[in-house]
Amino acid sequence: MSRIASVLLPMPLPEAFDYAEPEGMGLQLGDQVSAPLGPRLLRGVVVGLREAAGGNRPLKPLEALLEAPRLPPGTVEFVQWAARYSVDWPGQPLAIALRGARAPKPRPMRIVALTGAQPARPTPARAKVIEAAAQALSPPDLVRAAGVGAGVVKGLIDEGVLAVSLVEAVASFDPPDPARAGATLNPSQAAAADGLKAMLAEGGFGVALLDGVTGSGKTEVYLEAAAAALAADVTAQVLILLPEIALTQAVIGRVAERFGAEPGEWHSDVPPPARRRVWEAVATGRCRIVVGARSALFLPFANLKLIVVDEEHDASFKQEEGFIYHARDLAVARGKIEDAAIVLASATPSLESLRNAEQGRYRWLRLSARHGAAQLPDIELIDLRESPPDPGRWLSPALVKAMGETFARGEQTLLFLNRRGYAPLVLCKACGERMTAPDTDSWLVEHRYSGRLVCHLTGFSMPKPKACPHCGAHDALVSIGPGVERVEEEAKELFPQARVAVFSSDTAFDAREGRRLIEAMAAGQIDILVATQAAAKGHNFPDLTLVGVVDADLGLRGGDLRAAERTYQLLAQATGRAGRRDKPGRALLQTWAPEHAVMQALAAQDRDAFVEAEMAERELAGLPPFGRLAAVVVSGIDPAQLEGFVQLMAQAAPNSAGVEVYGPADAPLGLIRGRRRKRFLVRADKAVDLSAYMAAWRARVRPPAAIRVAIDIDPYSFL
DNA sequence: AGCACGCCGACT
DNA sequence: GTCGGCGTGCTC
Repeated sequence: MSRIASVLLPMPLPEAFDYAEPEGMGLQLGDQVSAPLGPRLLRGVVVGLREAAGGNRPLKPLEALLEAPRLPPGTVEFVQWAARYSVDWPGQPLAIALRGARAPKPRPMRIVALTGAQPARPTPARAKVIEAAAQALSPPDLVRAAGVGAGVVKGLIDEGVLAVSLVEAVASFDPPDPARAGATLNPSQAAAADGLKAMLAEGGFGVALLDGVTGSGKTEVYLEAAAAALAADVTAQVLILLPEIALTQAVIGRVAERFGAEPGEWHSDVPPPARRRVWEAVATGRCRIVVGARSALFLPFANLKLIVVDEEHDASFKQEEGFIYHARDLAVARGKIEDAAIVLASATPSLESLRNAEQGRYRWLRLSARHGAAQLPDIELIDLRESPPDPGRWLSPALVKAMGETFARGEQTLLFLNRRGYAPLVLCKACGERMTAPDTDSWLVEHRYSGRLVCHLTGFSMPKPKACPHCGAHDALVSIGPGVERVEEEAKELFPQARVAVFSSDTAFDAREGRRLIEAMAAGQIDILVATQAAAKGHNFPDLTLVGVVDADLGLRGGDLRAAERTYQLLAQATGRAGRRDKPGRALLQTWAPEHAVMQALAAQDRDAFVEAEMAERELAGLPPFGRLAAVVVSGIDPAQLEGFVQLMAQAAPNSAGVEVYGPADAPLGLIRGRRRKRFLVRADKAVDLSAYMAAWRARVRPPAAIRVAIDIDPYSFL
């Protein structure tokens, strides 16, 4: 009796494809196989096995069973669940899950070993090498171990005393030792750690919100939870998710220190061979701790017991391109599938998580005391209507005065502005033309460092033209609004003796350069740092005593559902930077709307007041966390065809209780890369299965090939 | 995603 | 007459 294997392929196909299992292949669920698709062979995963019933259409046989770790059942289930939740093809999340399996193998390592032959001319240096060569080392390592010149080893190899051989690089991950001494916890930390350990001791799925102000020591607390999980089960695995690659190094260091073993590192900057090594070690259970960015959630964990989502409020957890998902939400789902515990950690938890904690669905562990008794900074609002900057300037007299005093004391200032580049808009004062990217409505941002105009949406860039491309007028292009580069210029003019630097993804585009700037700031080699949000997280600057937020209103504009929340979080993080040790810090927020509830709550340092006000507004409108949202972006080249299809879609929207469909409207950026975009917004009651609704809607229409339909469940960006 | 199949313009 | 443009559709 022969069998049929259902195989999921990492392709945008609607379902798993059936293949005949060749005689004697002995397939099991989760096996990686090579499957023919049209003229090609693809790596796929077996997700179903059944006996062949007679009379079916002939199926192609599978090409081969691949020699690679099997995907554990939880990973297969998670991939399928994620596709259904996100209303996308299962091949999309599968492609993410197989990213490490498809990476090239690490190159074999060169190892030198003694052959037994004696050197013709024994020397002291040669004796040291022969002694050190008792261990299997690579040639450079042997040189280092013996403390001799490279020529000595080379000479012994040439003479035949040492032989070089190639060995497969094994995925060796030292087992973590949870019994090593952890950090000394203060009473508040100890109570929170006990709460997490109690959840782990109960076993199974559970979620805890670890809620503590900046500097309260959340990392030490969740590392104790990790220790408890690792100690309870010698095969248990722990995943620590971070919102940004830049933060992984610091946490890897903390993990290595706590457990005496390097964790696996997983994010897009990890080179493919290293990725393959981590992937296989995770699948086989040899790697027990992973520190990574959101895609680490799709790793093939053999026995996942704990997921920590650090900075859980961070919008970077939302993947906006390709397969659209929110890593925090999917982490909770994966925890449910794997029967694992989840810890969500933040100084400014998302309203979604706070609501779950308030309702008792999550354990709520609050860390109160600040570690090391640092004081919270004073927060003051600067009313820009009363104390406006000079024309063409962005720093108000009140902020400049505070910066001067800080500099005079030899202390540091951090200026925040969440806008990259020099100016967000360049326009022609002769004809009023705004510089935009070709086929796009978005403004070109001026970058003075590179002398170019850059589209932050499409990546398009061009040299700044001498004359207006529209009317040809010379010297008529003016830069409108501030970016970090422009604020840096202003700070340098105001304080010529000060050391001023900029931190943004343009100036610190790789992790090393970013770390160098952060270290320089920490060492007091920078007096004034102008930064985008990138520097707001996880760093410790002891001499920083003044934080200035150049445009605190930035996030409050523009009708974005989460704007107030984001502003609040950014400001709480940013002001949390000031005065970390014994020096009192100050935070000055420049605002045009000091009476706004967010500004008032911030100035009063009253998180509960902010949360209460914002929750009330959301509840009234039925918005998250009291309701659910989905967005549909429909794009096409031909405006008439797009308009026709969008009308068809509007009519096809299923009528369902507790669901409202708004649109079609022009998407906020109506034109990107030559494609016109229209958008629907769907609001649903909490109890509605929004994924099912969206899937049903999509199934009712068949878009022409030239039209693309993208569904975004729980959208964050409204662009 | 590839890759083939299919109907309309400028060429050896 | 044909080579080839990329719009449309299929892959178990």
